[in-house]
Amino acid sequence: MLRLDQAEEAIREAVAKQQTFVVFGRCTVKYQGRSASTLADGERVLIVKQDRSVLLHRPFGYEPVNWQPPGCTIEVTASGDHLVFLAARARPHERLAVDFSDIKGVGAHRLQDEAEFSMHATEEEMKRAVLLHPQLVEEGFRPMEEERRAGASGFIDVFGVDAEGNLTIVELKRRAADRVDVHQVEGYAKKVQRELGRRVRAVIAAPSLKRTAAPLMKAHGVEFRCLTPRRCRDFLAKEQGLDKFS
Amino acid sequence: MLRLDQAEEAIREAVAKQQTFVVFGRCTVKYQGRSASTLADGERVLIVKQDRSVLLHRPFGYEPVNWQPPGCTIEVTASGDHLVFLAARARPHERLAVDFSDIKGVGAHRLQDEAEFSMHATEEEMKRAVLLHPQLVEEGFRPMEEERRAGASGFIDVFGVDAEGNLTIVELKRRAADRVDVHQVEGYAKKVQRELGRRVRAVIAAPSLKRTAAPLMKAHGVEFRCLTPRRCRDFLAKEQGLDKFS
DNA sequence: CCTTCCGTTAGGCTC
DNA sequence: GAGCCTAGCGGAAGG
Repeated sequence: MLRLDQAEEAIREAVAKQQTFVVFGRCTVKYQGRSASTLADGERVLIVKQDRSVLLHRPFGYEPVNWQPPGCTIEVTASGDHLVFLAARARPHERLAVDFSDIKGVGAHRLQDEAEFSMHATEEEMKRAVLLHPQLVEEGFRPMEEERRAGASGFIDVFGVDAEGNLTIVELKRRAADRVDVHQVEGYAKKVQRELGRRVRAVIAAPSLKRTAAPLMKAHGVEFRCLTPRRCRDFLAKEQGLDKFS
Repeated sequence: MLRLDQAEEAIREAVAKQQTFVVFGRCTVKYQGRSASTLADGERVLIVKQDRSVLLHRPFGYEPVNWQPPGCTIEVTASGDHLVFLAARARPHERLAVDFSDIKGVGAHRLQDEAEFSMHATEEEMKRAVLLHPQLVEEGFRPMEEERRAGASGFIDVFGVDAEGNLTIVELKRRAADRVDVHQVEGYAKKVQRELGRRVRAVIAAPSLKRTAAPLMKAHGVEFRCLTPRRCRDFLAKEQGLDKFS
């Protein structure tokens, strides 16, 4: 438990120094902007980052109950025995007000973090793997371009030629393929077929197929190849191993 | 700056007491599960909630760089001059490891928060408003069912009859309607038309129309009505005002 | 359990 | 800047 004037001082200092800070306290919350919300009295954690993004977290749940994206304007006002924290931005016009009646603790630190974040086992990595090791799709497959625009919207993941010389479109998914994916790749295939006047094979390469997608694939002549992010990663690791000796 | 053994003690106590706690510190991070990621050395905030959801935040950006949903298993291990925080869950199998080399601060509090959160100006509220005040769509409009399944996927927001007795489908959007929305409502209209063998009007009620959606609406005979969440809210407020006297 | 859709989606990319 | 797509999307509702 902190005296409100001490908390106010700590928060003002953290804002001035552009530190990342958290406030544990009892509050009510109002938000108005693209939508609008109210939150009655309760104890939460407020987090403010160095880029002035704001998060208000309840003591449960993955998601913040209220927030403000980076770059908002912050204002702190003491009014009697309350401390009001205001985060606003202009476009779109949004306003988040946290009204503290009691503050349990404040922690503030200037954080240094220039490190690179790298995500693996993404669709992007699967694509890299297939381009370097086309046999992951099937023996004799040869990719032609990394990506090919398929009409107004959407891109083809991998476009190439199979062992028999057929044009082949490959759609990669890191998770089980569903009906939407089937429609998508079928649409691409149709478009390219019209453009080039040749038959085009459509292949979905994914770890599995959702139950409801299987009949649709059959109906539209779309083919399925089992390919997991894990297998792609293993092939890429092999590649890196070879790089060491090159 | 905190001695690691003190930090360890504080964290263990917070975990044991099921408090909500934050850790400011220098760390590296690894995640493996549905996807996989690594994050090199830098200073961040770790947040652990009472339901054992875990968030790791960098000092910038709205989103956590890594996380774990509620209910994961937490383990803390001291190894030499490092403190390793581990959050794992079984299904799907996911593992998040935060390896602290330095801890700047720990804050922990048991938070009490049973308050109700209420969100306004949602699509749901617009629907309520239209059902109670159909003139928001147009004079003489009469809704028939709140929702109607439109084939295998998708629901019609409001289905009714206009002043001339025409079947009318209304699609509500709380934000500017785009081309996807036009395709969606047009698909619903076609389906119902086929089913009932009668012409069906398709209407999108939204605050505005994206530039690229306008020609598409004209082409497919979909109509536009300007309707804002704000206006809906005003009508609902009027309703509540009347309720006071009933 | 699976499937579907909404979100103050956020974030990234292209035009 | 507007439009478009993806996500470890999360969350809710329905079957």
